[in-house]
Amino acid sequence: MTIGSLAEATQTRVETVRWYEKVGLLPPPARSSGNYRLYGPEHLRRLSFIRRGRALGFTVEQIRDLLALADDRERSCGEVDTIARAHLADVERKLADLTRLASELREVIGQCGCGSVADCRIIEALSPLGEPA
Amino acid sequence: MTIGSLAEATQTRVETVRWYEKVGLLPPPARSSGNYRLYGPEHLRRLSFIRRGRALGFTVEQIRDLLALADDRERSCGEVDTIARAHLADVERKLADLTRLASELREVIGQCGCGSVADCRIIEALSPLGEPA
DNA sequence: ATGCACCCTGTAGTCACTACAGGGTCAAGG
DNA sequence: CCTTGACCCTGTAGTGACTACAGGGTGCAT
Repeated sequence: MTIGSLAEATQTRVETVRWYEKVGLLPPPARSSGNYRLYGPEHLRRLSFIRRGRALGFTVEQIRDLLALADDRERSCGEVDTIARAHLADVERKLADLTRLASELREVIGQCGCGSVADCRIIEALSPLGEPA
Repeated sequence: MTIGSLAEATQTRVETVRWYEKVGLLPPPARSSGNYRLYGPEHLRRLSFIRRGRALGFTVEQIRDLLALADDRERSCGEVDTIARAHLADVERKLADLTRLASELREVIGQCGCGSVADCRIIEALSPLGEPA
């Protein structure tokens, strides 16, 4: 399996696959006579794991930890749970922030009568000291 | 007003104020005899505008556009409205993504019995091909 | 033999800052 | 007058997670 097929199979860019190798998430594969990377099913599994983790919003560092835990099958699952719960808490905080943001934006936009900038409520809402800059 | 007081008044780091100047959001202020930056109320207004915009999630580029529009008080407010609506659409898309993410995470976490990694549902959920890497 | 798609390494760019390193300035206290 | 310490200056490099080349090599079909 060349890097191109692996990338296609996992919906990843070729450059990103090489980058995962560089930062140590993906082990260096064997090379062909022409120095092409040759991947096996193990690599496909590992890269799929990484991509799924990224899609769920885990950082690369968190995925590195999860991979290390997953490789040690005897270990208790508690640390995995801790990482996942911390991430969920993070996501929920961002969600709250964005929700507040959206409602502020909606309020600001609703007030715009679309006259001249001098009377624009959006510009005013952005100018906490009263006057636009 | 020195850069320190301006930064404090706007809840901004000193380095960030200098950075806004470098990228052209904040005009270069007068200098003291000892080469310190000296700011007036105009700068305070403009920096407040920038910070409020950032707090509402506008990109620096969007704020640059908004500032240019705000400086031209005769112009119609339509472009301001367009930028704000585009941004709101962006925020709402992110919100939907995060909502989906959070529910996926909650489901994954709920299934973890916290036994050994070999049986961990979280690791399994991250391994789309069945087996953990 | 030649075109073309694919692969290689290495570097620089993205965004919005943040963090120094290595110095200069200024006001207060001794 | 001298020192201490808080503040300021410029310039460069680092963050996260890639992305985008530049400049070259490989492999296969025509």
